[in-house]
Amino acid sequence: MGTMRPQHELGTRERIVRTTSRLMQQQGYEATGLKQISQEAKATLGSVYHFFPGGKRELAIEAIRHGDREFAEFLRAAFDRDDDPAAAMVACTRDLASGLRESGWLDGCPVTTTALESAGREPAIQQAAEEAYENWRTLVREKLERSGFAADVAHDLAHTVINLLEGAELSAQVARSEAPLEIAGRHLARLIDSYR
Amino acid sequence: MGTMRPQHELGTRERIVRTTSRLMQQQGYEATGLKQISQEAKATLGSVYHFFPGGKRELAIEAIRHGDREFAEFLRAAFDRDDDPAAAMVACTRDLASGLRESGWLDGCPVTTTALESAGREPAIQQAAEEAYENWRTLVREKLERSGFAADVAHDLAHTVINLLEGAELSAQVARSEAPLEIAGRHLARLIDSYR
DNA sequence: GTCTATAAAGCGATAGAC
DNA sequence: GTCTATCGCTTTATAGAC
Repeated sequence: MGTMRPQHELGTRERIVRTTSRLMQQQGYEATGLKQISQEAKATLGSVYHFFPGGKRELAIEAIRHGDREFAEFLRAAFDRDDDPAAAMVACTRDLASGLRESGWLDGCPVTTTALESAGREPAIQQAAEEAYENWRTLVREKLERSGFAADVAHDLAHTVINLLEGAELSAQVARSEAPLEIAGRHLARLIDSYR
Repeated sequence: MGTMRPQHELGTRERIVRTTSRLMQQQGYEATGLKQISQEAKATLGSVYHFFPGGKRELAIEAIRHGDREFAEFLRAAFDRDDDPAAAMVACTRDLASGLRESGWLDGCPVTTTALESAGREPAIQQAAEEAYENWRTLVREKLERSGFAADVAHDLAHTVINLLEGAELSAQVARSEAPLEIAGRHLARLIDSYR
């Protein structure tokens, strides 16, 4: 579980990764400069290149992996709280919506913006993003299989669960409204229940 | 309908807008420079600022509106071909998937990358993106209402249709696979049919 | 590991001739 | 409307002292 120590008690490397993840979540890859990262992480530019000699590209990959672990933990927690996968989906969308609103509609998916900016142009970053999506789909698929759904049904539902969460969160962020996520939760529950 | 004249027969202004739309679709807002736009549009930098004195921001808004009209036309055509909205959704996802593959997985949604990069930082661009999503939802909602669905059901389904198309296209682009869109088409048809 | 200085290149934007 | 030159600034990345 995340220890959630205050940022100034973390090691320099971890502080840089978390700051990069948050900045790329809010601004994307291209708009986030190494200078801003070093300033907000309270590290020097020399330290950034000391820990990440591959520069901005290597840093983006680590940031995406951090976001991957973060959202995976969010999914695991939701699945642990709710035995029923359909009910867990409704809870997920509710929590995503309130988190988004509480951040001033700034903190969307920590992976998607960078993934889209990198598609077709930064293969290593794109691959890290694809691994994140694949990890999240696996968590959903396993939850559905534990609940008795057939393997092929669970496989397809896992795709649609993650993809609709992505699309609804993006839509909620741009519209500054919780409605798209609330609706997505109800529709996901209905779709899952239709396979029982 | 789109006249699809070759680009060199278009006026300078239209050539700049279409080039910007394509470049921001593939690379996003931040990675697309005015120099690259002017070169690929076969216009000079002076012409770009002549037609768009607001600079890059104004150009991005026009590019998003162009993508808005483009995808709206795609949806209208699909709805005209298929009387049944569920069948139209399957056709939509199939066409989106093949178009994405044929572009070498480069041409995703012409609005989304720029929308995410601008969220919370470029209000005018974000608003143009929200207007595009709203237009697309309206087209879906009206199609469903014409097919006999109740207003509130059609309203919610329109959100989920657009949001799942967005999420599945993004997922297909990052994974370089048609599967997410194919699955999305089947699930959207099933969800729509569940309200009959 | 941390820090400063700086190189090399690119950016958005502007000026002004034609 | 088109074109070129250039300003002022920022960017990624590196060098080298400490």
